[in-house]
Amino acid sequence: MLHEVLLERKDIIRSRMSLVSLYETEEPSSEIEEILAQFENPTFPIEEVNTEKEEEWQPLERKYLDGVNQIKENVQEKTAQLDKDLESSLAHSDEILKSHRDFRPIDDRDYSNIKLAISKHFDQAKTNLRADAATKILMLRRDIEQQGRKRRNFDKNTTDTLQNWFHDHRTNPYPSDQEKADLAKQCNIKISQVNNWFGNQRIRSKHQALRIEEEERNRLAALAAEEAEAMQTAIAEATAAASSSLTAASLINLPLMNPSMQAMVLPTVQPNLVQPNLVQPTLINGAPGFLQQPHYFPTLGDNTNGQHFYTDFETFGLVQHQQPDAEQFNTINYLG
DNA sequence: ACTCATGATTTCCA
DNA sequence: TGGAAATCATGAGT
Repeated sequence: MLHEVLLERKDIIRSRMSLVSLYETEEPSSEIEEILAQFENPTFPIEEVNTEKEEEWQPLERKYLDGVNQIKENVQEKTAQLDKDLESSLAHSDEILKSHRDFRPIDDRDYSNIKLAISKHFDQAKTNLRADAATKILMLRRDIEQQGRKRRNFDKNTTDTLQNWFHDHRTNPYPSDQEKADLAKQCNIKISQVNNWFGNQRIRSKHQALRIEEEERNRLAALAAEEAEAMQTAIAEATAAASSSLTAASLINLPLMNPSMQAMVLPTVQPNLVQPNLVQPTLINGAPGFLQQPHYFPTLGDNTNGQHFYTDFETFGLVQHQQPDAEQFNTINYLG
């Protein structure tokens, strides 16, 4: 984890500020001085601070200012120390040269050469000190930025790159460490962000697949229900039609069925008490007459109960699954 | 203002 | 420790 962070920081520094090369140069760099201008005029690394609630940013801003100040004091302290050391080194070199006068001739060139060499050495030390401070400031700014930044969506290039990789490896969308590093570099995001993205992407594409599957199931279920309802309607209509076309006389000769079934679908034909001269329904086979249930039972002929069953699967488009044998049918509770 | 997308964080597990 | 899953918080479109 720490390693990852360091790697990322190194990348940032290299790509954004090319600080690494600054270390290699012998000369004081204007870039370093630019960064160290923060000492005199610290600028908070987050722009939103001006447009949003002050309280929200204050602690973070305080942290940044304190951090910069600490770096500044450290530089000043060490610079002062270097200056003191320079003085004493120069004084010491004077002493040495003077002592050398006893062995060899010493002229002004000797003095200026050694002073130049010593000064150069201390200048380099100071340059390194300032480069070091500049690095610390950049890191501080990055930390602050990290802590204060609200979530930003990745740009299109980034999401495209990640998306392409994901799609190309959709059978096994698990990038290796090396591939994660490559993607991070390519997308200019952190390795941890690559990890987040793939974590999110994997779980979310999985959920999406499940959702689509479920929607398909629901669609088919709805379709089946719709068909069932249409069938019910057709049955009801056909029943009504059959009922209205039947004459009272024809009712008499209709075969009998289970009375409770009749109650469910059609009213029992009762003797007409108001107009007793009308033909009264009679008893057939000793049972009260009633209209035949829609024909969704198979023909069994005489079912041994003296009742006759009709078939009319074709009428309602029903599929006859199986032909129950008489014994089975007699024991079926077909209403319930 | 609502709602969904999306990046980040947290929690749990092998 | 890496990944799955749940959850949080913000971005962005309406």
